Amino acid sequence: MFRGVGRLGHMSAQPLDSSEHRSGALLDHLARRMRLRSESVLAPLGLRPRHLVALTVLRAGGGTGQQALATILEMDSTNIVGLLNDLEAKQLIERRRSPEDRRRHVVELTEDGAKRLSEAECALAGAEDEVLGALDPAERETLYKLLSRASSGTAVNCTEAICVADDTC
Amino acid sequence: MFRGVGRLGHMSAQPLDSSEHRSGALLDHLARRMRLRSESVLAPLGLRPRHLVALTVLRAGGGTGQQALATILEMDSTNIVGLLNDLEAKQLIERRRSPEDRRRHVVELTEDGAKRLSEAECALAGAEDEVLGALDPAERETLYKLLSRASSGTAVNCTEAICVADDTC
DNA sequence: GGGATCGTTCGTGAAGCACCAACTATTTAT
DNA sequence: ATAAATAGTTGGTGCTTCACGAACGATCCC
Repeated sequence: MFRGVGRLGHMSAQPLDSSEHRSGALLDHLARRMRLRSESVLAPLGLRPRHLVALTVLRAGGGTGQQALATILEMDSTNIVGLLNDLEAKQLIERRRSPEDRRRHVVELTEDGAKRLSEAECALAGAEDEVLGALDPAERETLYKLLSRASSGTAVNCTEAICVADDTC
Repeated sequence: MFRGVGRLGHMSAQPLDSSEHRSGALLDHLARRMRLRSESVLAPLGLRPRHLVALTVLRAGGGTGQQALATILEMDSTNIVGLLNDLEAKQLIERRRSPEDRRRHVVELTEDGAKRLSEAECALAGAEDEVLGALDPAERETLYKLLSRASSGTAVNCTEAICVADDTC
């Protein structure tokens, strides 16, 4: 029965009844379930879920200043500092002063950081199996791609032109 | 574009490069972004993101006891009480004693609850547009379906047989 | 009757996070 | 050159969420 649903991904013409299909709550729900499991899995690696989010964002679009990072992660700049301090202390990221604007700290993933991130992701396979158990591998990949696009999409938007359109609906 | 990926439901053969495509961090990231917006949007309705999660879960699989609900939401039972108190005070849910086991409080969405949930979801359209702006309507519907299946799937799993496998990697 | 279970209430403590204030270094505008 | 604005940092404060423990009444099961 799921097989049929697994085929989704090609509908585009239909007006759809999707008017009320808001993903927000589900996103919240699944993120929570995932985070709870991630914490225990990540602890041995000296990481917390929030660190992983930052590393993931940095891998996707590194070389940003901390301000931009604060915008992307939607965290207060003062809290970003602590977060990056953690990661820099573990040599997972580097803060280099930007040559063009020496006030800026350009944040980038180190080799160690990329490696650790991969390790962490591997270690999270079990957690993901529990939370996304109802989805087969292909569907999980689809999910990953959608989330990834959604994330980088808004990220790019906010990195350069800092959230111009706020009231577009 | 996703067509190809979606079709190779025969795992086990292809090694794939998807080994490190863990959605956890992205899920976390997007959920946060969504939640931040949701809070302000939901406030006029007297709801919080967490309430919406509970209502959504109840709509998907109502008629559960609070213990089961605690398992699904992975919250402490004592905190569930307060959450349900809020919702019951607003007449969005009902607690009825189960006839078979009179200790049990069977929780169910009221009509008002379903209506309010719909209103909230409608009100969240703007927030979703901001967060999922990079996805077209069809993709958002796909995302919704995947999240929905993942959510209900694990819910069923965890309600009866409580999460056995922990260290599978 | 005794033990277990469901729901409830209260309290405690840790963690996340937004916010303010002050400071340095640097850029930009006048 | 001086003033104003910006990026980052540090420290502190307070609110909210949340997990956890203790105790209780009601109910089920043996």
